[in-house]
Amino acid sequence: MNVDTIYALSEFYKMFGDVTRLKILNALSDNSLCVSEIAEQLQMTHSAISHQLQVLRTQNFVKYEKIGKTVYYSLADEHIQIILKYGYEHIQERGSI
Amino acid sequence: MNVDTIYALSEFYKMFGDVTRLKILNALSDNSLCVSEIAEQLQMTHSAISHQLQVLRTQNFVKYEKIGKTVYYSLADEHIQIILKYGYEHIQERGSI
DNA sequence: TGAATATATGAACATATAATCATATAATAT
DNA sequence: ATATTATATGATTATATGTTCATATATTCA
Repeated sequence: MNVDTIYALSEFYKMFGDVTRLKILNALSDNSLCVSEIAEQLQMTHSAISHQLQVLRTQNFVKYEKIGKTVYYSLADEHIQIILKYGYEHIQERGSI
Repeated sequence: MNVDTIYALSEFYKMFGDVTRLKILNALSDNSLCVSEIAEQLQMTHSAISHQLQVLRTQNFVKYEKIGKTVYYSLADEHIQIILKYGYEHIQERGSI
């Protein structure tokens, strides 16, 4: 693996390495949701959610569609869910909880 | 997913979210290596490597065996490699590089 | 048009994290 | 026993990251 790949990989995995982002990804794994819905679900400010959604957009973890004044976010592709599921299984097996 | 799981998952993925740790994991994917070998391979101080190995130990990413005064580290299990490989493929497909 | 609503974003602040430096521990060799 | 080598670790420092606060933008509605 070359250096650029390593850097890209670390940026990629970093997305999963924050509780707020994981909660967002988890919330989006079922439905697409707008910023307000996510904020309410996570009990956090719109601003905090919006900032994290921007981070997730930068890494192409989420896609979005603007309808009127609300923006609906959803997971960019099934890889995200697969990786989440894999990590989840790993945690379960380990009994790290 | 409950809150504890989310926290454990974020801690788990955090391990992959740092360039130094990724390099260490990558280096260990072939062989087991001692601290000095890793340090030399990554061109970093023993101390920095040792600190990161401790972090990786905490999350059970690596196992180690002490022979004489040298400590040989290796990946704890094949999950680590699988997740690394999966992320790598994701990056490649995306053409994020 | 002006007010209200939804989201985005820049700056500031607080916290977390990684590397360094100094030192400690442990094993070996002289 | 003392010196050397390999690793570990605590404290400090520098940087990165996440949240908040204030404000901007965009869309809808009265």
